[in-house]
Amino acid sequence: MRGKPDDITIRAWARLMAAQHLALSAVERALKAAGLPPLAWYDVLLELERAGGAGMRPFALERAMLLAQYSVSRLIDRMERAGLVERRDYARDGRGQLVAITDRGKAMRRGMWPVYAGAIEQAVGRHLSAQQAGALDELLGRLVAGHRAEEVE
Amino acid sequence: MRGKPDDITIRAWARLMAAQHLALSAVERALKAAGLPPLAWYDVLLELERAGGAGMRPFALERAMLLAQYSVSRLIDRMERAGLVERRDYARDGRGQLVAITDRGKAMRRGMWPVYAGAIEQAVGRHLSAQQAGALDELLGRLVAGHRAEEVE
DNA sequence: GGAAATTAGATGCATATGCATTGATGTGGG
DNA sequence: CCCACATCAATGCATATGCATCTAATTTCC
Repeated sequence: MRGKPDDITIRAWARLMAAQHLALSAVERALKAAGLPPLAWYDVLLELERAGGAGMRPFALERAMLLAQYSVSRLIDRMERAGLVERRDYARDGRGQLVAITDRGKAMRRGMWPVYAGAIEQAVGRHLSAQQAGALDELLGRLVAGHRAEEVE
Repeated sequence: MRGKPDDITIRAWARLMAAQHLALSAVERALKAAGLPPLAWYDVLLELERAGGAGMRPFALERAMLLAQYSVSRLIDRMERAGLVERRDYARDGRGQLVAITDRGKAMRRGMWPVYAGAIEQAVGRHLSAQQAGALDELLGRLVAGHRAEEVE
């Protein structure tokens, strides 16, 4: 049987929800205000740029970004329409495909970064010392790691 | 000009997004698996129960839950249709209204709690000592407080 | 080698969200 | 008193999301 969380855990949970919500909406707002696409697009562009010229399989993107399959499928749709990524056939598996970043996509990612970075600094950096950021990272890392462990179960 | 975040800040940001996403989806999944409504409904029910019999103004709910106005309006719609809350006229201001929890709503909140609590324990409590939960709460509190401060600006 | 099961990705349909606007009421200044 | 303006809440419309299902290709296992 599952145990019950104690008060401090509940408070930490509530703060986790609130802090992320506030931080994320601040960043999304900043991007929108600058006439840029949503944050998810940045993440895709970054993944694809890291993946190199060959591109990346959609299902890999799915795992990297913690998104649902249909969600990735449609995200790629939109980004392809915007000319930021392109789909290519994947020779070694007829079902599959490769998604690659275009030059426009690279330019977009570069253009988004200053705004994104500034917003992160405002939402997070500004409020924490390096020590504190490190501690936060470490604590959140435990939660993330815990989930990864349960995935296997 | 806004400064740039350092690496550790960026890592903390990324972890904040990931940890919250994982924790929230785990909780939503647990509720759904138990045939219960989404988490937002719980939050509304809790707020309303705290507000007492008189109920609460929608705009107050809006601020308490960090939701958009139209979002609250529709949330109340759905919950009213489900018989968990009711809208009443607010005599002192003809534009306004009061939203109050019904008995069914109270029962629903009570029924949701064990599942919710169990899921919080699994998603957060399980992975942190009380000390760590406290530290996490404190660090996240800084971020939340920071946002509140900027709201005024 | 071939039927059954699995995997990759797309999509129809219902529901939810965001944005802008509306309608209705309330408030403040001249 | 009345007009301009602010506030509360709802809603039309476009877009996004979730769920279930579908098609196509691949793998498994007999």
